[in-house]
Amino acid sequence: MQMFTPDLICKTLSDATRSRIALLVAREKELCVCELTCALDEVQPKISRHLALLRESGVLADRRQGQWVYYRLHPDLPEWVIHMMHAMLDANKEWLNENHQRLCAMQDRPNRCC
Amino acid sequence: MQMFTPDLICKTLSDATRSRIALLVAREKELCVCELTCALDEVQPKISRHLALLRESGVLADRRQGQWVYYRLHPDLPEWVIHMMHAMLDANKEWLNENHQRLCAMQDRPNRCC
DNA sequence: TTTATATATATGAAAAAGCATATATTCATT
DNA sequence: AATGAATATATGCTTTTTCATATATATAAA
Repeated sequence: MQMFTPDLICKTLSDATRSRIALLVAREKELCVCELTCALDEVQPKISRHLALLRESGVLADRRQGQWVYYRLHPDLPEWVIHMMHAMLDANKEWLNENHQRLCAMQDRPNRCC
Repeated sequence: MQMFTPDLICKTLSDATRSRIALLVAREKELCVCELTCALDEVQPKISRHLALLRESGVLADRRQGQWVYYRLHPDLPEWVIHMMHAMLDANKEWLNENHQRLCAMQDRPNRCC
């Protein structure tokens, strides 16, 4: 897509699954699909579908490393969007808490060695 | 409603009509329905509908004064939402320009005398 | 072949637009 | 004051579009 207007950015984050994913990624810098699937406690195709939407909207960027695909905030994201996401993150730690806990408790997380 | 989670706030602003209204209101402090109808160059029932949604979601508050109904940012809005909206506003002046112009050019705007 | 991830398709639900109409307020007239 | 017209705003209702989920299947790497 690549049109970072307020309505489009908001639309991208207007679903709980997507906003949780985006904020977790903002917090952790980089997460793979299986980590997000675990953190959100959802089936993988559902996570994958929302990741595709976040990717297509330009909010997240992905890279494959071996069998894992890692997602991070897209480097071309405008400053105000990054700023907004961190403000959301800071103000909504509580809301993300369960997801963050599950992520921390996850066994056998892949080693990032890039 | 009154649940100010990231996804719900974003959903409220996920439509161009609504995000334009919200940002114009954030910029001008208070605007009535006819001013917004003019600024957005849309039919009144459409604006009214989106205003109802913004009101029900807790983003805007309204007050009637005579024949006009004025909308403003809701005083109970969490700090991070207000902050986010002003960040959006600052970064998207260009995007709002046409609406702002039309508002400024509007004839016979009601006098706020409260 | 197993693990990780993506995509295709179908389906149901929500949301947006458009149009007509209803309500509320003001103002002019009687 | 009562009546009526004009203005401002809100709300039903219908149609169309968009979105989220589920299920099944495909691809890619180890």
